[in-house]
Amino acid sequence: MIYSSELIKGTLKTIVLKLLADNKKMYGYEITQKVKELTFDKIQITEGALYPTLHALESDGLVTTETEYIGKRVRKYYSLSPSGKNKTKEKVSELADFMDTMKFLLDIKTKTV
Amino acid sequence: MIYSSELIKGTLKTIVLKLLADNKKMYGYEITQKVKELTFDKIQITEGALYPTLHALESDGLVTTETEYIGKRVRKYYSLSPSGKNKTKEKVSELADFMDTMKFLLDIKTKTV
DNA sequence: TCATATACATAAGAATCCGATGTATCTTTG
DNA sequence: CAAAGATACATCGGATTCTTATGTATATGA
Repeated sequence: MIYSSELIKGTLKTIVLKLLADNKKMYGYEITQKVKELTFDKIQITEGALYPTLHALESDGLVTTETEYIGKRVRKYYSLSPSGKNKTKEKVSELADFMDTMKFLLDIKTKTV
Repeated sequence: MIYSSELIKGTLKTIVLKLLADNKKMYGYEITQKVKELTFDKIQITEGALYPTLHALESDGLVTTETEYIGKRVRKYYSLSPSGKNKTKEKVSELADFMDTMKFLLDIKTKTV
């Protein structure tokens, strides 16, 4: 089972930031594979979604990049900047809070007419 | 604190379906107020988001409508159709599953280099 | 050698939500 | 009793975000 794409919307940026917080530095392709692995294939980040997101994080100053060559192939590593670390904390706690709220909404049986 | 709007994306339809499942019939304005109340103002559904969503649910055959007049003012009630009830179960369990996955992603400290 | 994996990137289009605007009625309060 | 605020519907332009497709190129395994 793969989650319907609407669910990913709005959480992708937070997922990426969190992964970078836990792994110091990662490159794009690695991120897609890591998410796939950690979620047992339930979340598959497409490249068309990931790269624009990474570029946006960079232009917002939340991540810095360094390019490496593996043989002749380029690899672009991303790391959190100091402001990126703060942003990650905010985003993660907001999402955690949101999920608690959603859980409450989904479990509730209100017949409070 | 109000959640950043990106988070709502993808969950709105499920929230609405779940509310209708728990409350038999509701009208648009009532839904916005109920969500606001149940989430202690953290989720505020705008009308510009809600009404198109309700119309989409209707044209997908997931809800049926009945119009009532309160004095001279129109009130449009929405109820789940049989297929809407099935869809609600699917959507709710998918979202619950997704939240578990996200919780796992957010809590994890992977330094599995 | 040919398919698959690795690795980057962009771009058109779809989907979804926000904010603004519009219309109208009802209720509360100074 | 007038004005403000709440109730109640609706639409629309614009922004954001993701999908799908496409493009380029190298590396690896069968």
